[in-house]
Amino acid sequence: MAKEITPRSEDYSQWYLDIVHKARMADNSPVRGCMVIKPHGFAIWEKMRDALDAMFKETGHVNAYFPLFIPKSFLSKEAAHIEGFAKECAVVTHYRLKNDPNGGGVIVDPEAKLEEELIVRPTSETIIWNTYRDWIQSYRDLPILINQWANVVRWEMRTRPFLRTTEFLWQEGHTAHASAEEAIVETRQMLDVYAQFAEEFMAMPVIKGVKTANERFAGAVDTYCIEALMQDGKALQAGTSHFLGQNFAKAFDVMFLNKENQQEHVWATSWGASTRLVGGLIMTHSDDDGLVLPPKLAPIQVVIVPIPKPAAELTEVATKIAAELRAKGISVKIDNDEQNRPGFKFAEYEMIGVPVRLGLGARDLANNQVEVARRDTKEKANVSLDGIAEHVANLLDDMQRNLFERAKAYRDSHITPVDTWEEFENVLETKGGFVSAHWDGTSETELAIKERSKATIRCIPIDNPLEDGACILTGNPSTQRVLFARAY
RNA sequence: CGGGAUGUAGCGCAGCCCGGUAGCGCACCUGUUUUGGGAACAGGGGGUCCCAGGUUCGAAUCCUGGUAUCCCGACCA
Repeated sequence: MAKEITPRSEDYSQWYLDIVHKARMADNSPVRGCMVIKPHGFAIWEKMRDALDAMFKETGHVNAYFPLFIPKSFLSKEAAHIEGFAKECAVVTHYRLKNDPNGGGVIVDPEAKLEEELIVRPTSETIIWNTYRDWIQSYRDLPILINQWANVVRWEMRTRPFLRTTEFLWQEGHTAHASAEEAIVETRQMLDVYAQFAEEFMAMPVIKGVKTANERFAGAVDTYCIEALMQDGKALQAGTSHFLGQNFAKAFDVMFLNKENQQEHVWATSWGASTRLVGGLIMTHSDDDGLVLPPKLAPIQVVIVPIPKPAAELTEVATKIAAELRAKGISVKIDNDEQNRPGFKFAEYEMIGVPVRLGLGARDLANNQVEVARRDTKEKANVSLDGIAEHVANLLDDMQRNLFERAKAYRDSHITPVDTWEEFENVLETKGGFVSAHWDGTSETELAIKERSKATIRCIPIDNPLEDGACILTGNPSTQRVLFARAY
């Protein structure tokens, strides 16, 4: 075994890192906290990006691009916003290097100090709202429905590939509206888009909810989120959608003349999802043999491996099968490499998460069949070459469904209602997952619970049923259960 | 920024205690035989031993000072 993956049961964190490296998703970079996204990892991100982008377009959004650098002064205009991001901003102070006169290589040229320092965007609300001010005069200019695909930088203390990196790729939508109601509808619509994407494409079940004040985006009135559950019982915030109220419009003085001829501040939303989703995808489905990808996001959906090695007649049949599959919109690779043996190839394609493998040898040709191996269950079956494309298409659909159902069954069995503090701690320690418990609604209590248990309130689910109860920590009256979990 | 650990070939490590001119596995290159679940054999290439100083005839090894990374905490998508 040339490429062993640490089993999940032994060390989940190491398992995750092994998958990232051995499935050729990403490499470390010379800069702490940054990563090189390799072609296979990037191809998965591209599939996600394309699917999300199409959904954004369908809901009326257009793409634009705003600059990487933001004047430092912009960030200080919205009080909560600066509070939230100040501690993790990269700052550009100079614009030139020069050779060290003492021979120490290049140094920052002290002569080239910027008058106003620039912030590398941690998010783009400020630069965008500074721009929107010039774009908006009347209600006729609204709504503005813009998204951008970009990189952002947040100087995190501790990082992990995809899940939390110093620089990451994401999309950020920034919309401007003439009324609070319309902005709230937009916020909720985009939350639905994220949830639909997560479940239909990533096969990752999510819970839609609202964040508490502590967990809210800096500068938002309300933050909505989708929360997913990873195999180790920790929660992952997989997308957020914010109702920003008039906070940024006020900070950047963005007014519009409404139908009644009165000046009013513009209502705003922002929403984002990042390369963190790739990490979530890994931790939702993959196993000790490597990456497991839902067919809809797999860069290669089917690989055909000639056995024992490529031969003219095998290649001929493989090419014919590939053509039939491609006609159905399925992406196929024929592995005609003669250097590696079939066993090596089997392991390799399992490692990188190719959903379906077709093994084709002389024995199969004689029987007019092919060996079909599915990645999710690792089952193998001999299938007739007649109607093989139909069979594989159905199999891919079945796998997409199966991965979702499997993840959902795990998630559903890991939402545990508890009514005492002892149970609460016990479930977090032994079982993990979401804990559904009463909370008195105060930030003080939430922080005290976090302090003692390391669990945070992931969200208050949308359409959460009301139920009288007593707070898990303080015993104070509560009107509903909320979802706690330890989180990434 | 506190506590702990580690820097030796692309990756993973041994050697360090007890100083003598660097080794193992994987990967890589060449060749032969192989090939239905990670092939075998033979040959080969590859090193500022983290950096800088010091001790010494001689330093990967001992001493001093830096530095980087990782893990555990405080903070976060």
